[in-house]
Amino acid sequence: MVQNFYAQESARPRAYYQHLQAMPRVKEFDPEEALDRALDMFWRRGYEGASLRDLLEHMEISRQSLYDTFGDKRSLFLKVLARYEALAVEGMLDTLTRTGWSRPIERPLTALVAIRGFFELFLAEVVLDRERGSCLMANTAIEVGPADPEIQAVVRAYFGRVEEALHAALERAHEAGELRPGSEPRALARHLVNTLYGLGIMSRAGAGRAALRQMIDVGLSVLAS
Amino acid sequence: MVQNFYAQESARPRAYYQHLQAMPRVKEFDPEEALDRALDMFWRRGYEGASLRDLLEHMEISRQSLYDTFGDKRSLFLKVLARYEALAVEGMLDTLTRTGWSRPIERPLTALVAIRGFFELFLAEVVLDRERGSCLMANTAIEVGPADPEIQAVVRAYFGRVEEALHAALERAHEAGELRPGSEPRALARHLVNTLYGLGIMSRAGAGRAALRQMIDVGLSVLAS
DNA sequence: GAAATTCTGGACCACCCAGTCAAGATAGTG
DNA sequence: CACTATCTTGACTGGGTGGTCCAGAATTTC
Repeated sequence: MVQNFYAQESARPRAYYQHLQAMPRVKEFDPEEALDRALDMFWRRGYEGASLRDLLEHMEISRQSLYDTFGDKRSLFLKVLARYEALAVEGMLDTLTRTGWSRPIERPLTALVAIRGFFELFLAEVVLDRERGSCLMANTAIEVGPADPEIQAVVRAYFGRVEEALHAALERAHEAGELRPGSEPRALARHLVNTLYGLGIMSRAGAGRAALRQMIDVGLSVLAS
Repeated sequence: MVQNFYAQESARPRAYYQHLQAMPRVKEFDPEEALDRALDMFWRRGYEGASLRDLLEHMEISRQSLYDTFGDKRSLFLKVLARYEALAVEGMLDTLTRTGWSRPIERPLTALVAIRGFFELFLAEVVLDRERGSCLMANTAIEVGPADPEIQAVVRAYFGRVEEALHAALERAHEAGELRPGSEPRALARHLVNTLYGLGIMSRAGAGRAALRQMIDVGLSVLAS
């Protein structure tokens, strides 16, 4: 999967050229970095809103380097979504599973504390960079909506993975007796996903840091026992 | 305000023509209905996504009837947003202030019950018509984002009014002793707004009716005493 | 050196966009 | 009837869109 991720040409293993008398010129730009720059552009302006010119300018590659490497705009966007999912899910699992002892302050990181830290992190990112507005997947869910089933499936899968990550953390909290008695981790996980992505909209709608924190506080108050 | 809402020409009172020897032909389409159809189009496809052709086709008026009556695309969109705000806020206040006695089932409608009914109504609409995806204002908040300050201000004001409506209902519930002791209606109102618009995204992201109802249940569970 | 491949840059395409204009039909008044 | 203003229809403009193609320079091997 990894070797077919970019265009066919650049995915050819070195051995492919062994029967030739000459080696081709190698790629000069880093496809991953270019993809990250495209990600940033799509994040800020949306799929339709990011024009080819915008993308090329921001990715700092030439027109057919893009077409050679990533295919057309839609393929590029799908690759961007895949990369976003990989990065975001990795980051989420990273903060959500960080239990044990925190070194600087020396106190136990329970699953509940990890969840709160997760929301704090989200808050910091969202407030810091309002232009991008929460989450590329949420933006995409609203922008392309039901018009493109394939993209919608990607978005759907992503939200499923987010719910699963939160659900796993809640299950751990549940087993440790941190949750209110009678809690259902599945329902709570869905509630947290809802709260999380509500925050993105509220931020874009102009809510300030204090208001967002209030929302997090109330939203998480259903967990504590 | 009402008489200047549409274009100047059609806002002229009948007396304006009295010095003329002839009366002009009257408008054949209903501007309000046309506006509602434009609203539907923008709701489904977004501002950029709804092309002039789409709008004209759906509004069933000619090209310059549109330009004569509503101005350019952006003006039309602003009028649509104003109409949406009027309709939505009216409807919200309608269901949120419906306290007293419900006739068919003969039981007291407390503020809390009214709030729950409000969310149920939202759920029904969202599930029924997933294409439009929750709320035009939420869609707009994400799509145009910080690119257009004027539109952003409209969106911001709208969310403020929603929060106020919920806050008023929560204040009434608070005075009636329906809320959990120590509750802050302001924080709860913000939480409810967050929950509400989160539902819109979750719906577009593929959440089913059952999952959405779970989110509502958990989200509202912070209110009950 | 030759060969192979990528790079850059610009030219080009057909298409869609929002917006404008003109012409003629239509309807309401006197 | 004449007059007025709106209606509908269609053509048109200027510009942006995604996408393709080509020529020449650059780079890496044999």
